[in-house]
Amino acid sequence: MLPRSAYIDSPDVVARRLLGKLLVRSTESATLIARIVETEAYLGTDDPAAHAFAGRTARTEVLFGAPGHAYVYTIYGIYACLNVSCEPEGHAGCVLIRALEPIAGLPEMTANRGLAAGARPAALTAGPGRLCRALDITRAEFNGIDLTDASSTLQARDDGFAVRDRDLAITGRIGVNKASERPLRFALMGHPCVSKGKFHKL
DNA sequence: GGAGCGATGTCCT
DNA sequence: GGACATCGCTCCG
Repeated sequence: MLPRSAYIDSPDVVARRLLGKLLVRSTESATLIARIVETEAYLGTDDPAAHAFAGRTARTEVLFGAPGHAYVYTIYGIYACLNVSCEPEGHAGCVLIRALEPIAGLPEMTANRGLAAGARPAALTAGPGRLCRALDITRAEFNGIDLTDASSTLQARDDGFAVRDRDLAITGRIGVNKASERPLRFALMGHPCVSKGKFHKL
């Protein structure tokens, strides 16, 4: 289990730290496991691209709370996106989970995505909307849950997977209109589940 | 393979 | 009323 202390740092630090860690989603019938391979940092009230930029509202309340909690929101009316709150309580930084590598429970993820059996694993969880569908993460059920709680049906764990510095890639944010030039998107270089783009070596 | 576009909930002005 | 941290389908090459 990743302890709460792992989330207390600034979003860019936590975004790098989360690469290579596991997301564990427990359902009634299966345990779905996937490794985090792409993240994006949002810097809170100082970041024009962040939801928290507009201030503390009912919607962004989770972001201002204790670190290590899930912030799930709906985008374009259809898709859910999963973030993890970081920084000390009262500060609104967060990290968006952009892509995962499926490790266990691939049949369930494939079914959740509505894909045919045998679909490419890289297609299951590459993209923030896709990975929420694959892991059955909804705003109604998961917004505000504690990822460090052993009883949570969504947890973050460290299985000892080592990420070398030379495997880290960094680039500007995508899908964002404001402050997109900031180098706040992190990924494992060359990983098949990471969308292609102009990543630089860190 | 890549560009264009529609679907559609929730929040804020 | 408009914007939005997306995706998958279409059409065109």
